[in-house]
Amino acid sequence: MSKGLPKRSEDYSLWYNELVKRADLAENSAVRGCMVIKPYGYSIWEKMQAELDRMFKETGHTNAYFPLFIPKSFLSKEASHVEGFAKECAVVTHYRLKNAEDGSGVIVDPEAKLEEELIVRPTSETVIWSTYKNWIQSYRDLPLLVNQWANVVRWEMRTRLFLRTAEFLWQEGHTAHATKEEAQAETAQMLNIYAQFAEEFMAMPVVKGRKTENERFAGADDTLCIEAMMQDGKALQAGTSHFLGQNFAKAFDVKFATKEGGLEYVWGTSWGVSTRLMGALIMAHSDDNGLVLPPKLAPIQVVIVPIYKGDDQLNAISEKAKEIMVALRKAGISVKYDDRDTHKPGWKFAEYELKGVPLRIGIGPRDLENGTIELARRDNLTKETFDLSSQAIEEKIGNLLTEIQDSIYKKAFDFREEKITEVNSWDEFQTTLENKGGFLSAHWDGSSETEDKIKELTKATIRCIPLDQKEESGTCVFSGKPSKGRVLFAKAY
RNA sequence: CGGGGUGUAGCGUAGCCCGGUAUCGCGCCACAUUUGGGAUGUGGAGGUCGUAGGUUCGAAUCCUGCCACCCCGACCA
Repeated sequence: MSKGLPKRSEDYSLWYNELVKRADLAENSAVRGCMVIKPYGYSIWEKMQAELDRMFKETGHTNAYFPLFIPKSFLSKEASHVEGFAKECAVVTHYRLKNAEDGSGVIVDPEAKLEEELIVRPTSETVIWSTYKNWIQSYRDLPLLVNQWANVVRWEMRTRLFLRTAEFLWQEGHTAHATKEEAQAETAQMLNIYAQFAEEFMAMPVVKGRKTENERFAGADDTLCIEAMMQDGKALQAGTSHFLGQNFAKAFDVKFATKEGGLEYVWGTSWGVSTRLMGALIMAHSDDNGLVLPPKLAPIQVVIVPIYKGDDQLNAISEKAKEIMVALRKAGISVKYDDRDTHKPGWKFAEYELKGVPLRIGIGPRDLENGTIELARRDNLTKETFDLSSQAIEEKIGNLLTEIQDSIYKKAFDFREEKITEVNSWDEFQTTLENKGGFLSAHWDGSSETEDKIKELTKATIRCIPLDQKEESGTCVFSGKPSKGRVLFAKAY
């Protein structure tokens, strides 16, 4: 393994691919398009899950689990939904294998063809709504607020670790409500939770917005999203929340008796974030030395590396290190003491930098003498000597972790702000997209035709109509037709 | 799925045009000296050259099929 990582400035996607592999986050598997999420990568995902799960439960949702397989007939019940997913579904056609007669191995038993083929879920609206039909009879059964953590399969042509894989992990919330307003409020609430999670935990600023008709989820009346800006100037959709109207209720005949004695279709929402967030996290903060993790999601927040000659020194240092470790753990900070003597300190420094551990404590003989430790920050690569008698260690480290969390958010925020450009002419649109990238805030006439045409010409799409869009009359950057406000265009992942 | 490229030890590669059983670096193992930013030396282990056929006395090398991966398009969270 060569030492350095490729440079972002030279080959961004190579940098990303190498970083994912070298930081032990994930690797390609024996199965095309599917990845193995390695223990270190998975522990970051677990931290994300834990926070999101807590937030879902705090807002009244409970977890459940629905089947991986969906009868083919279910998928076709909602017309636009099936159209949206048909091209990327894996299909189970048989249920048995047998030994080949020529001894060449196992073959699919042609006798064991399924009556009705099963689709490996690309998303679960259909199975879930077919179940909700039985769960919902009265307004008293509403709202129904369910989430599931699951894997889904979308047979993608081109895959990239975390960003787009044939199988990925996600959570999908599926709720049912008595009124349109309540379902819309739920859609907005969950979007806000995603935005809060992204900003507070991932330290990644996002734009909250609404998808255009072209980009909307198949089967939804309205799709809200959070969009993030990556370091190469491309946008990444980090989460979506859909208002499903009564589309699935009608498709699966889910009605409820109202308080007034009427019978009405329920209103639905669905919302999800996936392991794609891992890709967003990596691309939002990391640098040419490796991963940079926000303390709130780092599996290891602090690593202690001893610098020593001989067992006597190591023993003395270990004693100090363990003392510090106990104090930090008591304060809820996750610490690893790396006293392996199979690797030298310099090697460990580079290794933990690659893996994005936010803080490193170095303790050597000089420190023991002086009652100090060396503190090195991953985010800005600065070091300081800390006098242990000046302040409680857990307080010092706690403050530093908070500061790092804030600091990487601010850095990402400033970067994102710098990458939003208001453009007012087609010429400016093209030049900016070409030379600077990022979000282009531009007037749009509201038509799908214009959106398609712009995509065809520049590969940029409308990432969203920001929820905080200012009313401002102008003319469409492409067609010159009147427009009521600016939308965000960008090239996207 | 279209166009281009690649596949040789755990990883990265040379060799392929011009056929003769495989090069180098990292990593791994042992020992010694080292340890405040990826240590050094000496010795050692490890390869059905993606896979299945074909041509040939002989194939990593030439030919054909298949598979996987990468880049560029169409599709997508």
